[in-house]
Amino acid sequence: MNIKDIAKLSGVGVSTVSRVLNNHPDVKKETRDKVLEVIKECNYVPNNSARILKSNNMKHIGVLVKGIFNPFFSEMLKIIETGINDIGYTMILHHYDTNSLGGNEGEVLISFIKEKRLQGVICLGGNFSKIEEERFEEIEIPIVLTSVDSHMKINTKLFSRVCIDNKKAAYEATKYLIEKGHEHIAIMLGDEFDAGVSNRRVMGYMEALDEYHIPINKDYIVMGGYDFEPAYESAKKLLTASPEITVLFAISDIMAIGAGKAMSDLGFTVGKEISLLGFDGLNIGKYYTPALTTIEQPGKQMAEDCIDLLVQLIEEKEANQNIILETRLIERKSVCNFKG
Amino acid sequence: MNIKDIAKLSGVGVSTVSRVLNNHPDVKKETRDKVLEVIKECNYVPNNSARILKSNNMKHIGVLVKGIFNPFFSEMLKIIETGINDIGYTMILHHYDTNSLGGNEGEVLISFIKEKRLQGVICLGGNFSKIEEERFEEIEIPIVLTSVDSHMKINTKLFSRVCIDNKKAAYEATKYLIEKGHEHIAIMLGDEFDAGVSNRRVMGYMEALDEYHIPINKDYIVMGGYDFEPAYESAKKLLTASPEITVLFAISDIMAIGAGKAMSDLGFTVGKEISLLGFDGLNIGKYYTPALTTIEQPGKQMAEDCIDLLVQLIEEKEANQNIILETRLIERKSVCNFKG
DNA sequence: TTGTAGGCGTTATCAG
DNA sequence: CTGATAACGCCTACAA
Repeated sequence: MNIKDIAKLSGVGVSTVSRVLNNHPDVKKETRDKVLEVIKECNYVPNNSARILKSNNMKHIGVLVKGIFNPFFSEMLKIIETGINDIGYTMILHHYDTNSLGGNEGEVLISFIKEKRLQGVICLGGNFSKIEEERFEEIEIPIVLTSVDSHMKINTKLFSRVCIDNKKAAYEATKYLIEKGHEHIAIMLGDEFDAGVSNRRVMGYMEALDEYHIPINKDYIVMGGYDFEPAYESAKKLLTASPEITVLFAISDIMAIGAGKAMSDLGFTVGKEISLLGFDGLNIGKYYTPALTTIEQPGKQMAEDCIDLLVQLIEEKEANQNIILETRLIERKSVCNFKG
Repeated sequence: MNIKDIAKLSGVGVSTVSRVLNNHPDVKKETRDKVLEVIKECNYVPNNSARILKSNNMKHIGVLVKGIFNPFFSEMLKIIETGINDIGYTMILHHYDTNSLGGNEGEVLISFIKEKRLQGVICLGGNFSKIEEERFEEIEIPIVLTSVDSHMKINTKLFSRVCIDNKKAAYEATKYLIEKGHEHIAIMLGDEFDAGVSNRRVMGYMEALDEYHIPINKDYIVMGGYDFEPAYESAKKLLTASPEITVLFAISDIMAIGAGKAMSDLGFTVGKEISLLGFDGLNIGKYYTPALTTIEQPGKQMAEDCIDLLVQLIEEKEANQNIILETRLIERKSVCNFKG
């Protein structure tokens, strides 16, 4: 069932059908109605591939997500999707995991753009630092990177970025813990190969420690795999091996919750005998017991800024930008003062 | 940069390039290498739309999700994606929310299939009971519905289904609570218009109450909007208005957690002075404090069954089926006996 | 206001 | 083994 069939059935030419389909004004009402009727009767749906193939301004914005199952991304995605629809574009979501390819996110990005004929892209997460400039240059549409590592050499000729200062956020978080009297401060990162975000945050952690002349203990730096289970296991091992630890700074709320369970299982009351600090500001933290103290990333704002910026870029009203947003410490119940 | 350019640059015909692209064996090694080199040099990526337009067995399986942000679906999705890749297909994810259309999921489904030229579809959630048989009949590819309401008139001529018995699960859950000595049992549903799952579960709840001659109190049936915040508000209102309630059965773990917060805020210790029962068996429940007693849906199994069934269907080795899987009560710490 | 025809980038068929 | 060429379904000049 294609446009030709519809044309035949309605007794008109294909272009008329096409015009009806695309809401062109220059079709007589009768003709339009007749065609519409046939379309409905046949449950005809135009073939998208052919459409895209033909015209190349389909008002599609691509969203490339690394690890869609990260709840922080999910929350941002909701806002991004709404935003894209609001400005009259269609969102095309594509997600990938690192293991599904040779860590070459640049290739994924380029394929995505070419395949889908996108007018712009937002990348959520991922590590594009290894992509050669040359490759970026060949991309002719605007790109906005968000939630990527902020230390990456930024070239606003090539792309825009909306992010937080990961190092600073972790630095301030650690400082906060130190000022609460803690000295044995452990940090839980994502995974070893996550060159981006984890790396920046551990730098901030170390800097704060340094500033207060607290020696850095390698044993206090552990990996939690960005999920409940590995975080739980990792925390259990950590706290058993180093019982002097009084606070754990987990680099994501999910890991914090996993680690919190390990703490209770080990007999500690979180927020009283041991402290726990998260990162992200997920909704769940508010409803967790004890309510999770955490570093909030301005997810909503980041999402909105991405859309706003991208539209400006697509309409060529604006040059590439590097937007850095502020994080915020949300004090709830999971961090207490160290009572020496 | 298209296949023609590559052909010209490599000094071969388009068909040869196409053959290289598709790993056809009948190309001389030298030729292949030369073409490959040019492709790499030009960073050429074939146009997917054209590809799809042309051939119509692209080994694409569509996954149509209602509310991708439901964590239970996220967990299933992980497994589905892996499964689809394992059998050599590509997953195309499409999600929608009810508000984005006139509640007409059938149309979404049909458009999705036609646009993407799918070989099979898995629908996660949604309500397809209103879709006319006629429309289903016009679909020529296998469809597997999962996590949909199980009371829907099933026609295995038209589609397959993998689900749980929602009514029975809720019945048994309620019975469990009654046998724990509870009499004032409240239930929190998703939303009023969710004709499917919520509806079936409340039926099970009422049936159990009936069986034990416990009167049904309309005030005990509330809506929690499937999210923390509304569940929290709703629970707070409920427990303030009806303080005699000793247990709340929330129809999703997320709502249970939201409601749990309301309970603590009201001064109750969950699992001691008041009980809380969830539904889904999300990972988070295990790490929640107190560990959440819940009805586990066999998400992994459901996902795997969907894939297995769909492959059989696509390869025409099997007829449509209606698979009903067992739920399981996971007793943790959030439900206690009623001490009259 | 409507119809005809060419082309978008691929793949498949069929000669060579 | 390789190359021309005809589809695939749609959109859009251009012509009527």
